[in-house]
Amino acid sequence: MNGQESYQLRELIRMLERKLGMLEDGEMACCGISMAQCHALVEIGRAGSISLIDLAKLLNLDNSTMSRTVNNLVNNSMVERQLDPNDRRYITIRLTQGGLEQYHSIESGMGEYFMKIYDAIPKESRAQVLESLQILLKAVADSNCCA
Amino acid sequence: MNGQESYQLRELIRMLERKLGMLEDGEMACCGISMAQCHALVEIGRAGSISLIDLAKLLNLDNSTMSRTVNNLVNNSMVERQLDPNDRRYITIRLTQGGLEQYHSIESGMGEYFMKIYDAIPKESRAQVLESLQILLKAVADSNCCA
DNA sequence: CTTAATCTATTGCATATTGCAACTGTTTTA
DNA sequence: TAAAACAGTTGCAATATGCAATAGATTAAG
Repeated sequence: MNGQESYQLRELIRMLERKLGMLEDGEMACCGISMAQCHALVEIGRAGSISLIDLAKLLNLDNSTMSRTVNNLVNNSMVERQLDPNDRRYITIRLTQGGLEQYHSIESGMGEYFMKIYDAIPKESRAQVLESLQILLKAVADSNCCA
Repeated sequence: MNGQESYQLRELIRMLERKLGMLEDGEMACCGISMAQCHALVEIGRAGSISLIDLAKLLNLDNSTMSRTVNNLVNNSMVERQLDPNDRRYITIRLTQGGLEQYHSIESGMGEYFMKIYDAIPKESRAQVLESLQILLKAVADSNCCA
């Protein structure tokens, strides 16, 4: 019934994904660290401190994979592990000074980039675009799960 | 100047990416073939036939990576390589019967999924959302390249 | 209170993906 | 006709990934 228009929706999202994917590999490509590490770095930075398991959930990765990625970040002196004194099963992952700087640099790079995109949207359309994304996001969330 | 709102844009896109990413790993996860293969399969299906280099450009991958992915698809009997008789440097990549079926199944699965999303958008907002995506896409494209 | 169950995190293993650089064979150009 | 350019493939090394098994810590059960 809505085949025509939903196809259009699909294509638009597809192209958007592709364009934004380019971004990942290109411009923003994380100064010396891998993409996996970069994603982790940002999440750790945003969280302030976080356990391995929560980080893995956040990034949708296996715990073992996450553990190794954190290892790499530790080797790059970007983050440090601490034992959680309250429950010694947990570790607390936190950015080092260097990691913090890297994190800020990524955030500000991303910020600039999205500022540029935002400025490229005609003034009179900006509110509409933001609202639409919210609507779309909700629609995706609502139809996300379970057949 | 637009820091506030562009940040909102960034967060919305971020969440959208995440939600759609889940989709990739979840529901639609390509019946037995890898994500890389799935993307390639769809592009080949859409193109009808295509050379390796064009396919690599389309998917933003290194030629060698593309070559190997095509290899995998060939091993899975999804696509076949032919020498281009006009210029024997080129190969022509084409879906096999099985590949075609897989392709149709993916397309229809995706179609259904996006239909569901589309239906979840309030009727009176649908046109706006589509239009907004176009605007956003253009903005991304315009600010994509070169500082 | 002590054993069993549960939980976080890490490691061994096996496999897959990726890009660069070197190479083969083909076509175009000088 | 020799050299340059091009499409595609392969060797290589780095990285990522998930599953299963394990160690150590905490909680629940008997």
